[in-house]
This record gives sequence, structure tokens and C-alpha cells, in this order.
Amino acid sequence: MEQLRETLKGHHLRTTTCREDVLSAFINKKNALSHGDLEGALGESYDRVTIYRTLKTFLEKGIIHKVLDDEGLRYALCSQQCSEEKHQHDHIHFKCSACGKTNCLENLHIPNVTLPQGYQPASFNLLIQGTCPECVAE
Amino acid sequence: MEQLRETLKGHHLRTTTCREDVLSAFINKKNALSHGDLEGALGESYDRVTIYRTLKTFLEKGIIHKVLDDEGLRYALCSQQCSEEKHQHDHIHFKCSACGKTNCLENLHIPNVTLPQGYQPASFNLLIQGTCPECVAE
DNA sequence: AAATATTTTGCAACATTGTTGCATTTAAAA
DNA sequence: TTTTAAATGCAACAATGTTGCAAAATATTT
Ligand SMILES: [Mn+2]
Ligand SMILES: [Mn+2]
Ligand SMILES: [Zn+2]
Ligand SMILES: [Zn+2]
Repeated sequence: MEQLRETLKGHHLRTTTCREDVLSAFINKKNALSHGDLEGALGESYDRVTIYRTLKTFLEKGIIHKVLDDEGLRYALCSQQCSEEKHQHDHIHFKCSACGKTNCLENLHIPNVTLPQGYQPASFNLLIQGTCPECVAE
Repeated sequence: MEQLRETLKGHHLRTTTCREDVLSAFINKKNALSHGDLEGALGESYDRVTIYRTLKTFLEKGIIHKVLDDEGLRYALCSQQCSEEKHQHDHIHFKCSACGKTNCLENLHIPNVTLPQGYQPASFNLLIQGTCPECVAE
């Protein structure tokens, strides 16, 4: 509980119940969440718009990062100490076609690629789709 | 012109002017296109819904593939001989933050990654964002 | 070449997703 | 406690995507 305030303060954000609730949603569910997921999880507690703005703020402040998807954007916690300035990620995302969940594989990072002459890379996003261990087991 | 009919026939599709126009848009513009891009390019010629359905059909038949993006889904031609059955891609996509264009780097394929025990991969999507050669030059 | 069967299209209506302006409320600072 | 600045809710809107159905177009058969 106090941990949430710490995190928000650490990113120079005022503590509001919405921000606390959204943040704890990300912490509790371990998988990536869409705006709709949050709307579902938080019920009627907050206005849709407020959730959109909370996501936008969290993005800017380096609390969450975007997770690309072929069906719709999702978001996940930045594990590392991201900030407004440094906002770097190089881990892989895995989306299970069975359970639909997308997860950060934090300690699995994107292999280097040598781009043709002239291309100046800045950020990388790798999404692997398939079946996750839980769903393979069944 | 006749080439377009060939391609459509080859994927067991009836030739219609909308399909020809959408297909040639993909051929002419070399970069990935969104539904909105097509709507812009084709003007008032066709209904929005028809373009949506054309994209869906092209996807199913293996004429185009999805290109992940952090702002919205795009589509690009399948260079290989994709079909309704086999629809595989392993090339890299590059999005330029300067000109906004996203391109298939056809001959640059996604490096192998060894996933943790239990993960069963099926498809891969790598988007690299940065500056493209044209925009670097300026 | 015409008739038929089948697919595609346009339109309307709707659902979902995301954005903006502004008055009110809330949090932090004084 | 008062003041100041930021965050929220609401309304209205814009953009994006989906569905049902009648009309039009394509391909097939006669
Ligand atoms: Mn992640
Ligand atoms: Mn591609
Ligand atoms: Zn799963
Ligand atoms: Zn560029």
C-alpha cells in the first residue's frame, strides 16, 4: 500500500486513488493489460477518460511501457528503473494464443541485428506468439 | 494491370475493382499501409466497410500480412508465395520516427531466440524503430 | 448470349476505442 | 488553513471497427 505511494512519488506524481488502483492492477495481474482490461478490473470506480490519462501519464513517467499486439495495444510495468528521461527496454514479449495473455519475458532480451547501411535503430519490440507453458501442459 | 488479376486469381479471389485498387496501392506505395491510408489513397471510390473487408480477405488469403505498430495496425504485401494455408514471415519491420513510414526489410530475418522451457513459439514479429536512411541523410 | 448461382458491395446502424474542453474536486505547498 | 496547481468527471466528439441485409457484380452453366 505504502509501496504504491513510494513508486508514484518516485516518478514525481501526485498520489491519487485512481493511480494507486491502476498501479496495483499492473502489479497484481502479472500480464500485460489493455485499457479495456483496466476498465473491467476497476469497475465503475473511475471514468474511462481518467484511465486513459493515467495510462498516458504512466507511459510518460516511465512506469509502464507499451506492448505491441496484432489485436490492440497493451501495457506492462517497467521492471527496471525507467524514468521520464531514460525509457529503455530490450526484453521479449510472449503472447499465448490459447489463454490470450501477453507477458514480459524480462530476462530474455532481443538479440542484436545488423541493419543495412543508413538505418539508425533506437528501440526494439519483439512479440513472439505461440503457446505458453501453462497452456502447453493441458 | 493484368498482373493484378493474375495475383487475385492465384489466391482464388474474384477480380473486383476495389481489390485491384487496394492491391495496386500496396504495390505502388512500398511501405506498410493502414486502413486509413487506403481510405485516403482510394478517395471516395469505395465504402469504408468494403476496404475493411478487402483487407480481411487479403489477410486470410495470404496476400498481405499484419505489421505491428505502437500507434495502429498496418498491413504490407507478402513477398513470398503465401497462401491460405501457409502464411509465414520472419522478416524485420522498420519504422522511421521521422517520416513515419514502416517498411518490410525482406531479406533481414529475425534471429533465433531460445525460449524458456515450455514456451511453444509459432510466429515472430520484430519492429525496430529509429531513423531510416532517407531521413538520416537530411 | 442469356439465365442462374454465388460472391461482393454499399448503406445504415451500431459498437468500441480514443480525444478534447471545461467546471469541479482533490492533493500538495505555503 | 489558505492558496496554488494538478487531477478528475462529465459531456461531447472523433476515429476505428463490426454486422445485417438488399442490391449489384462476377463467374458459371445452359
Ligand atoms: Mn515488457
Ligand atoms: Mn513485412
Ligand atoms: Zn496460455
Ligand atoms: Zn524516414
